[in-house]
Amino acid sequence: MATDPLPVSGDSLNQRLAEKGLRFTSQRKHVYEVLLGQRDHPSAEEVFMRAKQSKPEISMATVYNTLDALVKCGVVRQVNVDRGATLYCSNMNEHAHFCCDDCGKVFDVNLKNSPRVPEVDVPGDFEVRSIDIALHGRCTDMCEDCGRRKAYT
Amino acid sequence: MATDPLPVSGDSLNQRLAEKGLRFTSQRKHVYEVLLGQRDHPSAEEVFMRAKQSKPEISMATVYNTLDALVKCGVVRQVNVDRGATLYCSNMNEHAHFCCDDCGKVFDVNLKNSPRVPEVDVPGDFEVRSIDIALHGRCTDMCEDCGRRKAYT
DNA sequence: TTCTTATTTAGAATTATTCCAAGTATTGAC
DNA sequence: GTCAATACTTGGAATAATTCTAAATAAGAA
Repeated sequence: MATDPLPVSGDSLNQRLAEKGLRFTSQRKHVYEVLLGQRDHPSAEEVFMRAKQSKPEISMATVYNTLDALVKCGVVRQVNVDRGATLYCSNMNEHAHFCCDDCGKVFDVNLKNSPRVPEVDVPGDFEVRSIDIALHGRCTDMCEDCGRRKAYT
Repeated sequence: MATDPLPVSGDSLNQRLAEKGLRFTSQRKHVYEVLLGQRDHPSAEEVFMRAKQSKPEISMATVYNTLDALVKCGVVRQVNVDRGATLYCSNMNEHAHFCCDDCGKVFDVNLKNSPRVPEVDVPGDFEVRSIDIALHGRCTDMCEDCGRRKAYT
């Protein structure tokens, strides 16, 4: 029962929300569009700033509430890579996250054999709903900030 | 070049720290012992409270500094599962973390085929140093707090 | 349209983490 | 062992991240 990997929009988002007993509001629609508009890994604060550009009345509390709603109805994922703010990812295809410990940037990376529940030795009394895989290390060529190459001693 | 999965102690911790140019202090030794003494997944705050019991002078700033040092020298792992505080894990054997979305508790679970770098489609310009796998869902029998069984609609 | 109830809002409150400056302890050299 | 250099510790202030609150508003069902 995999989540639809394609970006959900309009009516579709409405349905997804409804399935979870959540209402379809202009704020939720807007925040979701903001996330789809730039498919990186923004923090709630960053989402807030982007959302305000075209909807200045939106509040931070609503952004948090909305992100929770979008996560709950499965169109957005939460990404926790370090002690900093939680990030959000609108790519619902199965993938892992690579986090550069130098620059902090997060990239989506594909899995060759995507680890699923059966590959994990889960006791019978755990019910697994999702798996998050985070790789840590450093990026070099792709990330302009990482030319510096911190010493990894 | 896997990290020694056995708890490191005494001289051994000293060496590990020295390898990274970090000093061996009574606080670091103490915090590490505290972590080994109860092998669950405490937050920095929790570590602080436990550490204070036998070393009341220790400060929160030192706990954070020490946890960073222990992570840096590879005897402790950081665990980021949600928006809450970062947790710490002194089990350096390869394993994943199961996080119960009901009660928030974190359990170690073994991996059948531990996903390693080659199993991930990492572009050549990423250098992977570690992989964190977090499972989300709910625990039932094992977790006394979860008898309630929140509705997962 | 009306009712019920979820959602939004601004701002206060909390929680989590980092920063700071001064004192202290560890390490390496002698 | 002593000394110097410097990393570490400390308490508290400062900042960042997230949650809470109470009143106003809007969505969805009837």
